[in-house]
Amino acid sequence: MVCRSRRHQPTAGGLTIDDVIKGSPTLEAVARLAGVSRATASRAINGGSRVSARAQQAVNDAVRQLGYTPNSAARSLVTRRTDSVALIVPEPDERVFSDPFFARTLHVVTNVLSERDLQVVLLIARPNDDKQRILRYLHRRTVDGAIVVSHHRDDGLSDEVATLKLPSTFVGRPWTSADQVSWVSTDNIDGSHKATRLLIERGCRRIGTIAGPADMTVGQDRLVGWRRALAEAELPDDAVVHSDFTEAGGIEAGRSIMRAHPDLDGLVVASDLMAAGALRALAAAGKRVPDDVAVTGYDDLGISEHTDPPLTTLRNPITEMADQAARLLLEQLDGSATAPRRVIFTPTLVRRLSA
Amino acid sequence: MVCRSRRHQPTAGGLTIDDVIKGSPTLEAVARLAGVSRATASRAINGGSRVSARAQQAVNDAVRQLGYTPNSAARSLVTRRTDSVALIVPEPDERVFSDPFFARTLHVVTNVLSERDLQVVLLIARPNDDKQRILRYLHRRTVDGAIVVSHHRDDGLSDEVATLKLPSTFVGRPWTSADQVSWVSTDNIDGSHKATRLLIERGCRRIGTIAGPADMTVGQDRLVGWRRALAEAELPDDAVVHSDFTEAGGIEAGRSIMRAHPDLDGLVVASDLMAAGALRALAAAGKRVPDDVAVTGYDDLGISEHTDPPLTTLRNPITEMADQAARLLLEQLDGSATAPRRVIFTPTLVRRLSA
DNA sequence: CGGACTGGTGAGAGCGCTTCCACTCTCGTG
DNA sequence: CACGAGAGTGGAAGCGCTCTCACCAGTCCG
Repeated sequence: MVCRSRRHQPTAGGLTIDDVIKGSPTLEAVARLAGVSRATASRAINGGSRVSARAQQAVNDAVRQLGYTPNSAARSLVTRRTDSVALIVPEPDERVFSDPFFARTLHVVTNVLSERDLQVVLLIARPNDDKQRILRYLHRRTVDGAIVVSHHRDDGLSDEVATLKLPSTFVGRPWTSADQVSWVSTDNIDGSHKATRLLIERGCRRIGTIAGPADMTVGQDRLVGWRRALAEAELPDDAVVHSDFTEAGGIEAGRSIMRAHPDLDGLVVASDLMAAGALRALAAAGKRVPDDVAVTGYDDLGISEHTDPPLTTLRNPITEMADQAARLLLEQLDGSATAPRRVIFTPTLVRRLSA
Repeated sequence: MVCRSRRHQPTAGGLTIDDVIKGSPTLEAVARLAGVSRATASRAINGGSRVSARAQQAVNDAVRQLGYTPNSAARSLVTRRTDSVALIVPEPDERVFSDPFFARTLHVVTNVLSERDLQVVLLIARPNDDKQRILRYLHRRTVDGAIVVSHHRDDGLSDEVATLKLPSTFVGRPWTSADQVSWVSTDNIDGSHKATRLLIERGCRRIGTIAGPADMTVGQDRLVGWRRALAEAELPDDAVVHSDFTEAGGIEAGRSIMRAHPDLDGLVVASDLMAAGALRALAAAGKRVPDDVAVTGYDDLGISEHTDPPLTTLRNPITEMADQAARLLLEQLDGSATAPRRVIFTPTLVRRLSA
């Protein structure tokens, strides 16, 4: 009883035993120490509109003195915001960590979002095992929004996000619900078309491709661009091998495509990492690049300069894409976005020695 | 009033207009649909002790029918748990994504923790900018615990974690508070000592080292091991260059150490990635490895087999370390850990061609 | 000098959940 | 047959926060 009455006495600066014992200080403690109400303390802490200079100062001091940090669960419960967003990467983690694309994207996204004090949570989901776990995670609304990178046909993400009406941006065109969610992408058909055209103009007549996974739109679109250019030149388009965007996959694919089509004189590869692998396979098979086989990569993220020979490739404006993706998400979080938007960038051809 | 009375009527299966309008269903709605109290519904959902089979079934059905997912903020507020833990990497993100060590660690940690339905949140903190942000994050207790990888001298993490009494494990010996937090590590002094001994036994007499960052215990310890072996053999230990565990850093360091000490016949490098860089620098300088200069790496995470020549290196049991780190954290979360624990693994020498 | 504002404030009502506690029924036992 | 044990249940009290609303000065205008 004594304790109880003491506790509620609003003596400015009067801290009770309770405050000292308790783990982290609450808003209540701050308010009491500052000699104001909880409401005023809350206002002062959250960007003080309608708070007198005196009260503001008192609260600031109390916060500092107690080392107060708001309890985020309590805050989220009422604001229905968590101030964190997920960067979802539905890929096995080996790939995430070997492909510089993800590093760059994470970097840029984190930078843009941290301007608004949003915490980026990286969720790496192995495609099959974790599908349900990720969907549950989103459903629970542990994050205010999501940026999905490297989305696959059956991961269910675009539909889930669309039905949940969760603010989100996809990097790369989603398979489904494409007109209900925002996304950024590059014109992969165009890029691949450019690469193939280059080989044709160079004189190649037997051009194969190492394509990306068939369950990703990037994979599909780059394949379409290659097909289209060959069709326009009335060249055969039967030399296709799908791989997984890794260097190891590229070696394997390079080996198998050369075995199946030994007469190839051009090779359009859907990523630099795979192209680096393919170059190794070609070297091992005794083929000179570009003299025997001309090769193009895709992405231009550093590796392409260090291969032997350096890769002719298509530069995707990854930085701009990631930046745009983050901003599209911000728009939605702000509520300023009216309808889903899409932004499509154009890749540019970078000529080096491989073609 | 009508609405209100209807709302509280415990008619099994009776949903009110409110339920339909509201976004996500609450426990209240589940309870009403199941014809039980909120308390019973909660018990049923959380692993039903003291719940009749009938009630359990009714709640299960209601959950399914409504697509109910508990609101995590509300739950955390009362349980004081968030069911998520942070993997903190105080490194610029370029490094995180180029070093396979992190990929492996993340992979293992995620696997172990997901057995317990813990969500792993990856926090990459650029050392200087984000120091405060990370500390604030931990302070707010947005996570139940943390695993800190690649901790630096001045990042404040070990002290913060110790004073917050936040369950945590460090991978690599922390600089301060080392007896107040749990950590796993390998015996880096021993490993580096072994590498240096090997070179000495091989006949090298002028052995330099490319050391890791001086503000990391790994960097320091591996340097100490090298020094110790040289001292034992009464050889000079003045050829030291510090670098940053990246390949680019290794090239630069290799170049500069050879310039300063052209007579070097052995080089102990504190990581495979740096060693790969050093090999390039040596090749560029016209030195043959191992004939002119014998080289050792450290870590053995894949790259070491693909360098030219393949690296003799020390294998750290990364998988076991990460596994152990996760389990030490689990112990603390369970409350079964009494005192901070440390686990130290022994590195093993892997001989390839570079030494 | 009354009325309409306006800046500043605190009381209090929740947000959706878990959990303590008190209560009601069974049973099995002395 | 009374009684205690134990299983199953619901009422209600919070967790720590935000935010509406009512209120109380002052200030300004007609």
